[in-house]
Amino acid sequence: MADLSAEARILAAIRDVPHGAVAGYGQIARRAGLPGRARLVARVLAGNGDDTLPWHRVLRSDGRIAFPPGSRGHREQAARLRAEGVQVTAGRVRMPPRATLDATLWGPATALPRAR
DNA sequence: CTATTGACCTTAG
DNA sequence: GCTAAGGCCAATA
Repeated sequence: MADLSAEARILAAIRDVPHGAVAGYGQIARRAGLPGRARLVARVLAGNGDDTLPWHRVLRSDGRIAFPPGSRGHREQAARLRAEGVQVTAGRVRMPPRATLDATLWGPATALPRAR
């Protein structure tokens, strides 16, 4: 499986995000087997071009939208998230109280069983 | 080769 | 709660 390029693994990780859930760039990167490559994830999304890819479920570590407020991508992402049942307020996603969040997000009600 | 930039992250004030 | 600074990695000029 290591033959797949980083981009392919990142896309796969994003596609693995369940409906109504959100994930952070750093977390996606880690899940893709690329710790510390959060920026690479952003770069891939910037040039994705795949509509079947739930890129709108990828947010920053603060649960905030990566796009600047008022921007087109920002509004679109917020709208898409709301359409999936995710509460978005002031450009940020309603997230449960937790530590750095990066290890928490995901599942709207239950956390995925996974190794740290 | 060095410098700049980017849908980032973390720690500190 | 928000702002500022440092760090990290990859692509591009």
